[in-house]
Amino acid sequence: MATPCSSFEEIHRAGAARTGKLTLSHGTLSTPAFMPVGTAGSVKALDPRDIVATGAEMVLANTYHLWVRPGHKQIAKLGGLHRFMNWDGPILTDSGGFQIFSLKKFCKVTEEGCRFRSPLDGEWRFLSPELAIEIQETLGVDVAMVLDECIEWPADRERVQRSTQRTTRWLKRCIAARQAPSETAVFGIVQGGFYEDLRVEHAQEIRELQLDGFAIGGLSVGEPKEELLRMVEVAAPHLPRDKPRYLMGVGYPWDIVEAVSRGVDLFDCVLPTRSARFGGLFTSVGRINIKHARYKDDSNPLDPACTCYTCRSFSRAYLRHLFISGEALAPRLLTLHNLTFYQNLMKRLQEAIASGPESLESLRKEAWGWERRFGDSTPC
RNA sequence: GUGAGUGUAGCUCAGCUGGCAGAGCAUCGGAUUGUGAUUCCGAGGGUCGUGGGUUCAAGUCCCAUCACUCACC
Repeated sequence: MATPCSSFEEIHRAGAARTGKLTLSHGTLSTPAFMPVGTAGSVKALDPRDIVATGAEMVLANTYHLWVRPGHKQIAKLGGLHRFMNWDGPILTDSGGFQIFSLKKFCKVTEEGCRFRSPLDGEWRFLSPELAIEIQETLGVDVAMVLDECIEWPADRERVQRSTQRTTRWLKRCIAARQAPSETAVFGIVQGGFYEDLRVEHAQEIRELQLDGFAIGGLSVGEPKEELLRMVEVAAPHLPRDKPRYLMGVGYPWDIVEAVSRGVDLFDCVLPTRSARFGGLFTSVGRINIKHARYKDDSNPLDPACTCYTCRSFSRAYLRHLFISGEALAPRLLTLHNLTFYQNLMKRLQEAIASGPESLESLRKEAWGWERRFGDSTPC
């Protein structure tokens, strides 16, 4: 049963893929959609006008980071996260579950929750499922994620089972902790490691709970490439059709195309933003590293098929110069391009799905060609 | 002209009482999947100014020479 703050409507289908409309407190977006990552309340190197220009309709921020600094109460005092970062559209916050994985060295998980040693002041801070929800509701975000434990790969079956069961208990505590009337929807997260039966079991178990959407988590943690799509393929069919499906932290453009083909609606990933800051660009002609000397005299745009401000205005040679010189303009222009590439991909996916399975199939083939290393391999 | 100092990787420099030539930056390549990320990993690159000498062994000690820098005439 959905709360009034969130609704999802499926519009077109092509095989397992689908387009839809997701309505949240701060607006409606078309799916499949990609959310740029703005961990600390900022999509690194961009301002909100830039984010809008890329075509993004929704952004992701992080509970853990905003809790540690500047603090959710401080943000609430300043009018909530939307006003604080001057973003009018929907915001989803990750719960801090991924930090249990990525900050493993600095935290200790118990049944009660997770103790983190803050890198800022060395203080221990305790994040419980209840607090994770409280923080996200205090921030006033559109979608809160339940606190889960993101498990490392590889992990033995017993460890995965124990962890996933605890994630379920935490999930129920998150639901119980919700404020009755709230502008914040809550999404659950499917875990289960890389065991197909555990994935299915967990999906079936939590689909019965009162949640506004369902995420597939615990993927892209170092596993072999094929494993990711295998788990998506296994879990997605067991999630309700009338709720959005969100694949957390994924991924490369070709991963997204494949996941959409398997029924996923929502994505986020640091790759386009981080990669841009390190000089790596996604283009219609493949991946480009702007540092390479081969672009020194290249007066062509980054991506001849792209209409973003960066590609309309500057040459590869200039962008390389900016990057090599450490100019602040470089990360901005490159991030602008990568996010535009991702948003255009989502638009094309929506159009392809609306046109039917053959269009989607041809887009899948094209996407595999963008990755040089895997350009010759057959899509799974 | 006199005195002193400095010459080692593209650049800035380490290299102790002799023991297989080093770092940072730069260059080149790779990684990055719910951001601890302006990050991480790797590679190429030097006849140690030049010529002699001492020594089993010299970037290192000695002599000569060249270049540059500074100070004083």
